[in-house]
Amino acid sequence: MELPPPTPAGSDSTIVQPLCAIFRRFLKKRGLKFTTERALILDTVLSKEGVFEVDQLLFEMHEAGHRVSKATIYRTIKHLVEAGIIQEVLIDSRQAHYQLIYGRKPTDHIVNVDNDQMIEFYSPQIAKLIEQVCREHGLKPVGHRLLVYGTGGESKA
Amino acid sequence: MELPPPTPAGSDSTIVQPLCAIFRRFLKKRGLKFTTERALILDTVLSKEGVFEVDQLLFEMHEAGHRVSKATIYRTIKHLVEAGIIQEVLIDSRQAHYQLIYGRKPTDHIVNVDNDQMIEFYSPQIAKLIEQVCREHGLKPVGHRLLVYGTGGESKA
DNA sequence: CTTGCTGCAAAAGTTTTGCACACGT
DNA sequence: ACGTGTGCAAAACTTTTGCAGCAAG
Repeated sequence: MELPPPTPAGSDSTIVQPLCAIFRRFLKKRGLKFTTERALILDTVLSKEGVFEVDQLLFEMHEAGHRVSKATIYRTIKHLVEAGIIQEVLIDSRQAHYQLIYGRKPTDHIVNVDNDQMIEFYSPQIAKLIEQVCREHGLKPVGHRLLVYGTGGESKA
Repeated sequence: MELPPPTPAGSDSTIVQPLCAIFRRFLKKRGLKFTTERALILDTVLSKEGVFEVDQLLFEMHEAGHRVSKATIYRTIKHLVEAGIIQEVLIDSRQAHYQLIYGRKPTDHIVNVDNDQMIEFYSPQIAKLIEQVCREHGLKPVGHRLLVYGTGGESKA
């Protein structure tokens, strides 16, 4: 599945500093270390608007001449999720996909099944209904994943 | 992730015959064959209310003394999806999950993150809004996957 | 210095594929 | 008979893990 990020803004450098600090604080609180590799991975994650995969991070970092191992990326990704900086997105079951969530509105996705392009959207109305349904079933809503499949539209691929 | 199917009805034998015929017709239309193994796999799928994994099918069939290989199950699953009889459900990214959809209302899921129990639900209102959003983005809606995470409730695990 | 981190390579887990033989139509 | 399916084992692929050396606090 191709994942061209149709996200609005470019790399928002105003968020880089805070997130770096936030991640550092998170690590310190757990007695973990803020290493060069972790900083590089966070940088790369921030440069990727939209959804990304571990593969892509690895590739981009190697392109940029940064020697970071797959294992370290996987290990760091877990911490970034724990820290609430990124989130797993369920897109297909053969590979994990992630997206930046810190400082962003929760995002859902529409996939154009004709060309696998993804569109991000956010509907407070849908979110509200989802939370309501969850409560009706006796649970406190803590999040959701929504993927909509669509077809047609202008053939823009 | 544990997947105890909280689906209402028991194995609805009234649907078994039609589905068998439907699958057979689907295969014939494509020049494919309706083999013993495919019939057995369909039977097993129909016996599983709620979400299931390939592992489970394999295990159950072997329990029942049916000698079917993993490879055949994977190959048949693909045809069942193509035939519109089952559907992939996005639950986690390490294993594919499927559910029967033929003759059933589209189903979404709530996961209790405390005990991994799953609740099925269907909200026409949410479905309608989702379709609307899709159209607003210029695409014709053809389906969606929704997974809601909830916590708390009665500790019933 | 102490403790956690990295890279490597091997392991683990799911899904796919090549091939020789078997079966449905 | 023909063309497709099956089982097996190996391959492909993503993710995890063990370990020896390294680096951050």
